[in-house]
Amino acid sequence: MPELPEIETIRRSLLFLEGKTISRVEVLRPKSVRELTAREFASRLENRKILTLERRGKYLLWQLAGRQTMVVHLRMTGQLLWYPETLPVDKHTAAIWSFQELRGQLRLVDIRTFATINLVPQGEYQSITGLANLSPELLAADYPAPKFWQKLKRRRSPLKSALLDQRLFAGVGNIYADEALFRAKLNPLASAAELSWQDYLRLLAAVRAVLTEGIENHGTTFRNYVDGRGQKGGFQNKLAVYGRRGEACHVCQTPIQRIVVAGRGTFFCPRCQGKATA
DNA sequence: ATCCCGTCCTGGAGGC
DNA sequence: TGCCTCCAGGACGGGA
Repeated sequence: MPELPEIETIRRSLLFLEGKTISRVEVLRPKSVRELTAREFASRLENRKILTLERRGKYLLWQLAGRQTMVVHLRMTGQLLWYPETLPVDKHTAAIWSFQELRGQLRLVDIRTFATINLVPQGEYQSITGLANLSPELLAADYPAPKFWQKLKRRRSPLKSALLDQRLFAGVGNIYADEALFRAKLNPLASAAELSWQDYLRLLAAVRAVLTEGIENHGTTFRNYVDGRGQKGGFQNKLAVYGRRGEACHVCQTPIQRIVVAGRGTFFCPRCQGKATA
């Protein structure tokens, strides 16, 4: 499940495509391309130069010549991978991009087929609801913390649910949400509405810390995540709670618990993070 | 405005 | 060994 650190790692691993010109696009799974037909998508991309590869939350934004943006979201199992063109095409491949200057191909491979691709005029993201409503970048120095504390306080849902809301915490997903709550010593079921300014600052610092460390460790490979060159991440070895049900908390040795919050598996230390009361 | 739930989808795990 | 069921979950849309 790629989250912000994994998407950022993929972005960095594919920066060599900046300045290259797309020569050919093959869409093997038309449903992955939103708004446009496969044919129209391909024809609009062919002979178009990639200027920059950017990231917003969990979205990859390919800024193209002619003020066009190709927006890719990998959802659960999507992989953007650079392959030798001679390698047989995996049956889960949704799209293939070839380039004028390079041997090899960029392929979107996606077992569960949730990944999406949009091609829109630069800056016109209204049709991509999630991107249009995304919070500012959490790692940006000017993230408006007081404004988002106010937003958080209007919610009656548990903290864990709020952390997964991309309108509040762009790029946070299930793994980093649990890790951040552990570091901030906050219970996943605690009410977002009752979070003090001090608690919120501690949570924000913890979110930023886990995202930054996730990037430094090239992401978390829990299932099938790899970067654009096929490299696995390293942060799975540093997880404090996620996936550690029944194992000892690194701080107090209490067994880590797993509960379900907002339909998501949620791991926490019942001692370090307080009692799990609804 | 917020919240909860169903939906999309396939592979892997666990049960018998 | 093999079949069946269940689960994983990011984000969106609909209904409360």
